[in-house]
Amino acid sequence: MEENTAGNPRAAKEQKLQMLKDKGLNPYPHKFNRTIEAKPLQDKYANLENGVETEDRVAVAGRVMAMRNNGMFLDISDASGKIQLFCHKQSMSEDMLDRLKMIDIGDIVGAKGTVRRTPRGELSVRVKEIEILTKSLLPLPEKHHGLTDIEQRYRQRYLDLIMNDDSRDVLRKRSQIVSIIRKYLESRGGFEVETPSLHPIMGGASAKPFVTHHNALDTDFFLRVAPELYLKRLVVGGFSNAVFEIGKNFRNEGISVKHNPEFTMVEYYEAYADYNDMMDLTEELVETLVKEIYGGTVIKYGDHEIDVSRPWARKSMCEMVAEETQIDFLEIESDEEARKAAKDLGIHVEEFMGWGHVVAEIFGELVEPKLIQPIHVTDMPVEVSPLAKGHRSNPRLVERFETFINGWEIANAYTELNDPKIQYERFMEQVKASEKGDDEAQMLDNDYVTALEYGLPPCGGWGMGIDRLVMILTNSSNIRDVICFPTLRPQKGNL
RNA sequence: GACCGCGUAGCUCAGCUGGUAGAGCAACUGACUUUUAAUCAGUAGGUCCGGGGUUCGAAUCCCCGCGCGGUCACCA
Repeated sequence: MEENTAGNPRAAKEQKLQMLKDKGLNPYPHKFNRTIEAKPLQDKYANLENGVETEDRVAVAGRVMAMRNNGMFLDISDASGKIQLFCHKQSMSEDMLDRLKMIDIGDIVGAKGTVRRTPRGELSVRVKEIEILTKSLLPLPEKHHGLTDIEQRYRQRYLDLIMNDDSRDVLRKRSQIVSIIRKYLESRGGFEVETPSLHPIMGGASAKPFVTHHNALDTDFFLRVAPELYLKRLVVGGFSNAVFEIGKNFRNEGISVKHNPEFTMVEYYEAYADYNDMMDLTEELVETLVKEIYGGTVIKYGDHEIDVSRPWARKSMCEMVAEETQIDFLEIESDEEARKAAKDLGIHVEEFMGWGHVVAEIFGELVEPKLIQPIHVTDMPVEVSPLAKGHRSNPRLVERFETFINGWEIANAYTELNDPKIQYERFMEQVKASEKGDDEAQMLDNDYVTALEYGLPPCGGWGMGIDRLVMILTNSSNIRDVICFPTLRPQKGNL
């Protein structure tokens, strides 16, 4: 090469690209007919003995991950695995050997030849023909350490996936998990639906929203924080006994190892079910997931071993708070007393918080982090559950539960509130709370109340955060590892 | 948002109390045709995140800024 391309990997590759073109070879051909992938090939010849040559012809394709002995040995990798290409000069024409010189690590190549196992035991394709299917212009990260720069791994996820098997595995498992959830909910009779992401009224969860603007309507919309109110409208419509939606929610809150501003939820509503049925559902689904993916019922997360085999513990929130603090909040009547009790425990509470908020706060601070093994925490205070139906045996509580695994809430469900008058009152309480300073209180949704006035059948509703579930099921410590393209600060110069 | 840490070659990383910028991989030239983190000889590659300051002299010390990570707070 006349031009000095030393030290400039890109220039060297550009030069080879030009060489290809000069020889009339397309660096980006349209099609290559491969006959087998790497893993099936490895499996098929698992019993081929060392040093044995076959006459079996195959065509394989993949990205060149390594080259040894002046291009005689190439490791190529496809989605299924790796296979070695053996490019011996006695098996290849001058033309083909010439092409070999234009191949770099990182290129996508296709090769045709015969199957053999080397004397040292590596299954290989003895290459007769090879061609570049996609010329790569940028160098891959260092082969031994791979790509470790955390920021670059998320910004350039494709590079992370090329280099790191673990990253591929996590995202594949995520896909598998979503698929199993979908099949399970369908098997219960659920119809999958898609409800709006642009909401004129924020509802369905306590959260800070993103606001956007529609030009033609000249109206602000909230990106949805939860699909709940729309899904229940569909149950009112008798659309199906059960509906579910798998989709993104958006919350304008902090980013952390457990929080991404957009995250994936599955919500499910089933007519004629209650929250007890939803607990059964949660257990059955999670147990199914772990069995199908790992074959057993025990998974490892960090230092913990988590056993998801049924049945799971079920305990009421007040009972658990009482066990932890020796205070039975069910015996405390007034908001002031409750706040005082919290302060005595060293828990910070705001003035707008009533009895229910205080109980939930204490639970969150003192009990939640300890809930490593799967457990359903039941019967939350009305005040923190404006969409849940009052408890059949205690008017201060609702029929709601949250499921905890590894100290994280992974599911939240209730017997749905279907009394329109009570729902209206609850909304008004939310409006009041908002005026008192609760910036996460929900808004009044009159049309939703109207829907209830037409009649929502008795109904169980259930939601689960997919991202955190995937974290637990893949032993991932950062939510970004389970999201293909996590939210990052935009890069300057790339806007 | 607060605190702590980090930012050096395409990648992974050294660089001590301030004294000429280093290695491995990748690239390039060559040797080698049964290697697999191939090996061997050689070449080239740097805005040491940016700006200011201290100093005879700054990758190194100080200040400001930017970016990233971790912990905490809000939250699922």
